[in-house]
Amino acid sequence: MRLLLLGAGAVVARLKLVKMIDYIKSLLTKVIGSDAEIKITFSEKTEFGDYTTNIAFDLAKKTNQSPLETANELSQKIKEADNDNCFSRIGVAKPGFINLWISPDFLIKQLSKILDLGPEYGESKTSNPKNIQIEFVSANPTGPLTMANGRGGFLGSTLANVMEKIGHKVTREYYINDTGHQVELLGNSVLAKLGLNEPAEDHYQGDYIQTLADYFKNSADDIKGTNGRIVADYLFKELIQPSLKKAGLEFDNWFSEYENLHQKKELQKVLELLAKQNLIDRYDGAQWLKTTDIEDEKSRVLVKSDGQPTYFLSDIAYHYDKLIKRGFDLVIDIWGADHHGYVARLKSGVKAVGANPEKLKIIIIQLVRLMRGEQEIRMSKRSGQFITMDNLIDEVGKDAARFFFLMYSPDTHMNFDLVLAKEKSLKNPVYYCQYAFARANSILIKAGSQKTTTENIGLLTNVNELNLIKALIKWPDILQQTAEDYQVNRLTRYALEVSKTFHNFYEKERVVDNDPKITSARLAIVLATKTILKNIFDVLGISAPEKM
RNA sequence: GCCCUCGUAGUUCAACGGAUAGAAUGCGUGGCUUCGAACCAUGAGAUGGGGGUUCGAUUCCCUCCGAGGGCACCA
Repeated sequence: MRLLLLGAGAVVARLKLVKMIDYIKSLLTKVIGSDAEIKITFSEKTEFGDYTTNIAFDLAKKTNQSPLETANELSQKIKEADNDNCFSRIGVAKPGFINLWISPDFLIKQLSKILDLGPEYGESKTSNPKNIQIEFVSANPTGPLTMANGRGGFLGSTLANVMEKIGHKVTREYYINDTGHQVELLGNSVLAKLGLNEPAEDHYQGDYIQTLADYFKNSADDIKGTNGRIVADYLFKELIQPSLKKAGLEFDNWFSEYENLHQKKELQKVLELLAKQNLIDRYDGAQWLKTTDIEDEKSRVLVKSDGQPTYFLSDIAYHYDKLIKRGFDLVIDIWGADHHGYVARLKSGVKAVGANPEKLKIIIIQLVRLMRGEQEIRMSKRSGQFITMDNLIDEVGKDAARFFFLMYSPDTHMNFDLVLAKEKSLKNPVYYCQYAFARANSILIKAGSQKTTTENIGLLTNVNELNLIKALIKWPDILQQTAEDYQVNRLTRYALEVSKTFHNFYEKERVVDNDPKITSARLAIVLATKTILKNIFDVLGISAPEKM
């Protein structure tokens, strides 16, 4: 433990890299040469070390050696190149895996780094910072947010947090469809409720229509004059925005279709742009985009024969605004699976106006199936049959709702059972994680005057202590990986892993009322655990309760 | 009919083409006079069927079966 004697702080300050995988990669790159693509993964089992690489399989192909031979040679070279004593053991296993064990000294340096950086631990500066726009929720202002809006919403807000941590600039945006047929329909629904209009079958039916009718009972002319927009504006401010806030969904920009596209004549500009390139067909009294030349299967209507623009045209104009006018490097849209067929259409539209479709990433979220026991409930805004976001949050709480939805990959056709909702909330793993946080906090309070310093952390040598540190230092890599593949569900799994490792540590190693030096060393890990959990919770948008 | 997504323990979900397929929950067993038992330890339990690609397939390809969602001058 010479590190301890030298004083850990001084050594750590010079250690630049905190991402273990990057660090190991750079080490291997020196050994192998830069052209090889090196993959490092967390080992699945302790007997396979802490980190694993299968690089020997790739290299063996080129040299015609057996992977095992190559792995043996490589592991020797890695040993020689490991000047910082990062590894305490390098092993070669059966077919040709190279398993790496991080040395206690190195782990302790990393632990010290966590304590130094606190809330900033995990943040990094990507070498290629981008100006990213993430658009999510964007539900029509024609009714309350439904529970199903939560899935994409939680994903978008968490992904935005991740991107920021990695060093990108992020704009969180909500696109408000505050004009068009649906909005007019909303206005008509309210007028019908007031008896000023014939009720129609496709009118919105929810209870909120009555509330709107009460509010607008003296403003019927304004509703007509704005084609219902005045109702949509009111509904958005009074119903949707508070729900978003309650669910922890925050936005940097609210993009009004009417104000930003229609009033500013952006639709016409886009039409002119397309006409210039001879991409518009006119027949049957309508204007069509010749998307067949691009990526779509058939032409699509831009302007209907009655002269009304389609939403397709608005969406092209909107993405023209994002990609060309505002010039984002990357635009991420989060859509429900019911819009899947629209992807090729929009991409070809984007291409038609001269933007790079590669810069538009559309994440498709599978729909949430709402169950009441065995029975499926079909949700529909028009019929008024739905569970609102507010219902969900009121029932299970913001933290449980966010964690629950964030646990699943977007590809999963998840079921949400109302009967089990309450029960689920009690069984929700979020409490397991928050309990770990509260427990860590409680220990620190119990320790009272005993200051947590890094002075004695060199004494941390047993397996429970080291395993906990190993779990904690994954955080920067977890963020990095999530920023690259958008698999936000990784974060909840990681929160569970850290919590579990901490609970295990707690059961086996007493912290307070021990030898003072051991106590202070262990308090340092407890504080580090609390720090990491807080950092994860912040990204997930859930609270970190000091007590439960 | 065509296109997209999914099929993994009883249930809800994981697993860059990698090792003995992981969790949670439920079920069985054991653990509170000590820092929070909302916890820990431990046991049983799964890749829809059939082909193929290769050192290696839950993952890629083909096919069959099953579930969800799209295929409008709707949004």
